[in-house]
Amino acid sequence: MTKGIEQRLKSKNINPTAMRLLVLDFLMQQNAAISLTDLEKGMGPSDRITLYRTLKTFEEKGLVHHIDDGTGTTKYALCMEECDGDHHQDLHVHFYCNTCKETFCLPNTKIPQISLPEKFRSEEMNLVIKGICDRCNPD
Amino acid sequence: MTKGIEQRLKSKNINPTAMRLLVLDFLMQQNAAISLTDLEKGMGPSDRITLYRTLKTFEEKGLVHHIDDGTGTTKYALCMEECDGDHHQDLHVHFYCNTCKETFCLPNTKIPQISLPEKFRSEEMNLVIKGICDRCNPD
DNA sequence: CTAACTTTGCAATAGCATTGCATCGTATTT
DNA sequence: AAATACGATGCAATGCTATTGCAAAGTTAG
Repeated sequence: MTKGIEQRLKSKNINPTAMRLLVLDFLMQQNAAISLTDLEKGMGPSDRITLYRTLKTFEEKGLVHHIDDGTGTTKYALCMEECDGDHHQDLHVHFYCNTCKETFCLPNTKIPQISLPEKFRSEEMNLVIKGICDRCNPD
Repeated sequence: MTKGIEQRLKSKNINPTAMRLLVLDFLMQQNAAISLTDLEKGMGPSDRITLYRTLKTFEEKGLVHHIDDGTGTTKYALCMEECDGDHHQDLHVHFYCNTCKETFCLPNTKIPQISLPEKFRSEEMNLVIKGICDRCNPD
């Protein structure tokens, strides 16, 4: 069971410690992006700072990416497989639901090409759409 | 001189106090979005909280909009004329320069239409592009 | 002139992000 | 197997931004 998780850590060059296995396992169970506080509450008693650093390590190694959804608290979510640490494939759109207050990745919704004014050069893009998510939409 | 500024406040239903005239005047001199701390430093000795509330009032009345550029600190910039407080016309793109660390509005660069997955409904969008701005681009 | 309301300033708080340092565990070397 | 080196963890402490409560000052209306 934990084999797959361990493999996933190793494939990203992350030492598979007990803590990290637990955190990754927890992350894989989420269908929304979570904050550090969510993680802290969701996992048994554990140190907030360690969790913080665990997420940071995961991010450096390309296992998770962080999302600034405009709420003021950073959210984290697992990356697609293609991420390699240096260049996150975070060109997908993020969605914040005004009703349930959850933040989701929309991995299949890409940010379209945008033509910038003269001499501006794009390196990263971050698009957050706010609205009603599929679960909260009564239609 | 201050006539125009005063008019601009009145047209948005904001009482033109001395403080507010100064803040608006300062904002009009900026070509980049500024943080509360920038405003505090840029203006003479003044109370941070008052400035904070001034910006908040301006925002409620549709005179400025805030930008979450991903740096963690909120930036503020003047709105286009069309804003009416309820619905900000903030469908333009914001640009954060990785070199000079400034945040700009790109009022003529609109966010393109994005087709969301089934049952997702969009209400607001926030697109921040990071890269090199025209001034910092050596080309 | 007084009362009502708005604006301002000070104090205080809360929450998140972040770093320093000590401890502990594991892996490596001898 | 013992000593050592390195990475991971946990605790303490700090900084910064955003935000609210309350009292003082200023402004407007009656």
